[in-house]
Amino acid sequence: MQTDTLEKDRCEARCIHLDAVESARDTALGEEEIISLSSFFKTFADPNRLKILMALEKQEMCVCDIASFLDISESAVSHQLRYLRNTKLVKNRREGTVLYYRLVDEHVYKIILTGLEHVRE
Amino acid sequence: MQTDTLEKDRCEARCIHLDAVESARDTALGEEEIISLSSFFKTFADPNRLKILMALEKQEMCVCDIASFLDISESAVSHQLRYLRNTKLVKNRREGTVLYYRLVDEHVYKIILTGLEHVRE
DNA sequence: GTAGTATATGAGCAGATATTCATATAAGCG
DNA sequence: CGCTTATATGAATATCTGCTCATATACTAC
Repeated sequence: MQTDTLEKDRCEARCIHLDAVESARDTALGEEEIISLSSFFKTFADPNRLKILMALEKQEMCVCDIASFLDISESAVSHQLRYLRNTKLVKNRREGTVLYYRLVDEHVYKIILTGLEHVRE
Repeated sequence: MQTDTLEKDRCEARCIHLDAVESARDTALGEEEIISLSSFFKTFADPNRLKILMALEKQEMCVCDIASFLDISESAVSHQLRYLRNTKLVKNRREGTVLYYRLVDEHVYKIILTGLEHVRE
């Protein structure tokens, strides 16, 4: 692959602390895991998704409840719920035509609280 | 404000569980805090920012070190470092023309590890 | 002062993202 | 079966984000 050569060239030409760069490379996570991790955090990076997750910690809610709570369209809610379903953070149960959503586990909420602690200093 | 009226109208017309909606409203964080929190998580939602933060946990690094490590331009690194400076996650010290960046505190890394635990199941 | 190096920054652009709108599915009821 | 309700989904769109490129700043050495 040509990237390696280019990388090396630039490193020899420019980087000041080769030991630091190599140490960083050695201890770094694999690309795949980094993608998973950043994607995971991306879930919490949207205000509406965050509000949904925090609301579902208190009680299960159906789509139109959430739409009313967030004051956005039910379609928008449904799109976000699909996102949260795909990332395995929420699941639902059906009762007639109504789908009730809830958190998959408590772990998710713990992560939000950890972030909240930091924001509040 | 007109929003309240609209909100109420829709709620009366559509939402099924008024108690759940009101409970969610009562316990919800303020809009400002939600924005802060989601912005905070957004920091970790980008692969390159995540890599930078994890690398800086091990040792301080200058801009061109990070550029070499990530294999992206120094300008791109500088933009991301500005982002991380603005969000108070990194700081730097100057030595001549070289700026050495490091994490502001350990807390940041703890949050990353908490996320990593979840990703690894 | 000038030249060179390391980093910062603004404008512009390509790709990602969240919403809206129109339509589709799925379940209940007559 | 058709009709209604609750939700899902695809396409289009407007906004946001991260990068590139050109230029600016800050420091050092001369």
